[in-house]
This record gives sequence, structure tokens and C-alpha cells, in this order.
Amino acid sequence: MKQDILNAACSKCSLSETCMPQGFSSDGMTKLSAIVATRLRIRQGQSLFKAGDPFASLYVIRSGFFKTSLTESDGREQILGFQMVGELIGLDGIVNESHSCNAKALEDSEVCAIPYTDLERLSKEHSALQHHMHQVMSHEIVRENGVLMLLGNMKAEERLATFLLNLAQRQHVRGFSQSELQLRMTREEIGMYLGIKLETVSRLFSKFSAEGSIDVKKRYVKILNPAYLKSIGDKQPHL
Amino acid sequence: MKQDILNAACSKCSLSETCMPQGFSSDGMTKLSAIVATRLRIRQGQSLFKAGDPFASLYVIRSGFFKTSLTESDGREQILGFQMVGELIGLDGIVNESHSCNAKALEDSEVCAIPYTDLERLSKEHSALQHHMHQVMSHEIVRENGVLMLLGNMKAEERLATFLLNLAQRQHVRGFSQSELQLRMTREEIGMYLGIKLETVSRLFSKFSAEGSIDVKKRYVKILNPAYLKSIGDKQPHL
DNA sequence: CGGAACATTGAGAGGGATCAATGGACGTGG
DNA sequence: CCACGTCCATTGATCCCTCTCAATGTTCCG
Repeated sequence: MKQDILNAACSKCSLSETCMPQGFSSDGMTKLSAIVATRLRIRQGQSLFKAGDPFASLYVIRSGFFKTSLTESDGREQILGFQMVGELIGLDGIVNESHSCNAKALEDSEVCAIPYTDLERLSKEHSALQHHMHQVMSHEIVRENGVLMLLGNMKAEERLATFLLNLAQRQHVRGFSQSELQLRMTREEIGMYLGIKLETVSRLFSKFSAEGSIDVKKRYVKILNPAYLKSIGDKQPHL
Repeated sequence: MKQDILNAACSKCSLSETCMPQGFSSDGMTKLSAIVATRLRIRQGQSLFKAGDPFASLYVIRSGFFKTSLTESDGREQILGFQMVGELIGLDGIVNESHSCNAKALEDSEVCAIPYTDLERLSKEHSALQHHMHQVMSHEIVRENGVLMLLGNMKAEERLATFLLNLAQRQHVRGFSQSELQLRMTREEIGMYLGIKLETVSRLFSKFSAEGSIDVKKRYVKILNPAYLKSIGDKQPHL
């Protein structure tokens, strides 16, 4: 895993609002900046870490796009989530001091590595940071709860619609378009996340497109009728 | 939600090994014991909290059995997990200071309520406690990752087998039988957890029983052939 | 230009859902 | 003590959503 190491400077970072607790003292900010010493460059297709790797740091995505996944002994892969700018990866490693999932870059990316022991030490002095960590972890739990609902109760059509709307919404929060998506993952990866096969994903894209709900051209997707996509679950019986 | 309030004493509690960080100072133990002031009695069918309730405390199960679930606006319910003695409930509430899921007792139960603000304050002074909290949250994330794999990649048969083995294993860790289960939930609730219908659950119980893998009599289940149940995923193509 | 990776589309099969009927267990009230 | 209703579990018949297998098309890159 070859990586370029850059220098990080949290105080100048445009992500400081998402990444840092709000109301964080400038003293705390300086110290946090000090421990976030390294910024890594991960190329498309490279792994940030793999299941079994020793856990040392959490990673904040500076730029780029990742997937995290779990691989069974027999090769089956479940994608746990797609992470974009400002999101955190690596929380799975804390329990056993080794990672239990894989994190792979779906495009050339940069991440800030936050050494976990340093972070723990610093969060002891700064309540805001401590609370922020709890919030981030709780947020991840709540996010996964939503995915459980998706996988346990929704049909393929509703899953894909939910997925597209979620991507668009997260982009929107980051100041990008709410309706236009440039997908970073293959149909197969979408399927591995949604618990359906790639052919089903492809068929549904075609179906949505034929209905006029979206406009698809390979990885480019434009959401034309978000209200309809949201309502898919209402109109059909459930899984 | 009527609840009896009892007094708690962590230092005397038989759960202190699971509940407390190892290597926790006796001073810390005493202080933690002080904030875990209340022990609640929740009867079968009662809710400990519901989605939307303000978040105040985490809860450790002293005795009994719970389910946590997410309810969609249209009434669909996804069970997120079943919790038994020594396990923690309520982490979902930290992010938004209100709970996002429901927690209901499946049998008469007792829980220790740990006020969250007190816990945060105390964990500032005690690194071991702080680290313990991180581990517990990370553990929950890793657990949910496993459920995602189950829902996303496994067929019904494998899901149910995995579920039974998981229950048995957790019982075993707590000193109970590794092979005999007294289920606390209905077939429908098992299905709502595994993403399948209650009829399918029932049919699979019958199938496993006919194969000699388990012995079923209503809520009583005895695992006769754990190795076979573990291997179900190998022999059939996946979802 | 040819190959690899990705995407689309069709035909057929199958696993689980759905609809429906039956039976046991349990508690309540006559 | 039995009758009755309710809740839960079992089992059958049928349907349909999604998987599987397969062929073809597109894009990109060596």
C-alpha cells in the first residue's frame, strides 16, 4: 500500500466545520491539528485498510470516495457503505484493535489520519471533542440502522430509489447538485450494497428512466422526479 | 410507562466484569456506581423508550430480554437486534439527543440507567472508562456490520441458522447452555429481524427439525447439529 | 485492433411472499 | 369446569419478484 504523505493543517482546512466539534476551543484545535500529522493519498482501487489490519488511526476523507465492505470466507462481499468528503472511516477497528472491514478508494482520494491513541488522550482534556466522538459513533450506528431497514423491509425498486436520494442529499449538504449524480461505483457495487444483483440494478435504472423518474447515461444520473422516487414504498406491498 | 425504581450498587453487581472496563480503579468504580442511581423494572411488553423520546440515559440490562426496532411511517418494522443480560441499549440516542429506535421488553426485565451527561463527565477523568465506551460503541458498529452481511447476502435458511447459533453462543458466554434455547420472541419477530416472513421462519424450523439439525417444540429449540447449521452457507449458492 | 471491464437486455427458474385454513396454548368469564 | 376468544404456530397452494444463465453492446486502454 504505497501512499504519499502530506502535511495536514486542520485550522486551514475547509472541512473543519464538519470534522471538528462546534464550539471547539482554538487551543484544542491547535492540538488536534498537531496530532493529525499525516495526510495520505490513496489512488483509485487502492485499499486504505483491509480486514485484519492492525488498527491505529481513524481517517477523515479530505477528498475522493470510498467503499467499506465485509468479505465472507467464501468470497461473498457485502458493501457496508459509501463514504464521501468529510466522512469518517475506521471506527470498526476500535473494539479489537484490528480492522474488521475493508476500505477501498473508488477514485483518487486523500484522507487525514488521526492516530487513535492521540485522539483519546486529547479528548480527555476537551469535552467538546469527546462528545463529538460519541456523536460521530452514534451517528454511524443510526445510519446502519437505516440500512438494516432498507435490507430487511424494502423491495429492490425502493432500495435503489432510497439509495439515489440518499446520495443526492449528501451531495447537496456538501454544496453540490441535489439532482445530478456522477456515480463512483459500478452497478455490481450498488448491488452489493443494496443486497440485489447487478442485473436487477441495471433493469431498475432502465425502468426508472422509462418512467421519466431519472435520466441515466452510464454513471451519470439525473433525478427528475424525486417525489415519485420517495413514494415508491407507499404504492407497492412490502417485502 | 410505569416503572419501579430500585437502587443499584455496581460494586456488588455480578455484571461488573462485562459492564465495567477492566482495570477500572476502585475510585472510578465507586463514582460510576454513584451515578448509576436507578434501576428500572420493565415488564414484558413495556417499552423502555420509543423513537422520538428524549435521550437521557444508556441502559444496561440487569436481567431479562429486549428487542430494539425501527418503525417506518407506513408501519413496517425492522428489528435491529435482541439484547440480553449485560448488553447495552440506547446508543442511538446520542447523536440527536433523542432516540431513533424503540426498545421493548420481551420478558419481565430490569435495567440500570446510566445518565449520559454524568457518564461523559466521569469518563473525562477515567481513561479506562472512556476507552470502554468507545469499545462498546465500536462493538455495536461491528455487530451491525455482521447483520448487514446477513441481510444482504444470505438466504433464509442460512439467516435462521446463523441467528440460532448466535443466540446460543451469547448464552454460552453467559454461562448457559450452548445447545438449548428458550426463545423469547415470536416467529414473526424472528422474521422481522432476519428480513423474512413468519411463515418462512416456521417452515425452516420444520425443515431443520426434519433433517435432525434441531429439536423444536414451540419456543424451545435444541441445537443438535451445530456444524451442519454453520455449513449451510457453503453448500448452496448465495442470494 | 483486440481485450477487458462494465452495462444492458432477454428467457427461464426458483425462493420466498402471499393468501388461506387449521390447530394448539392460554386466559377470561360464564 | 367448560366455552370462547385471542395469540401464536404450522402447513398447503399459488404467485411473483428477483436470481441465474446467456448474449450483445459500449467504452476504454494497452
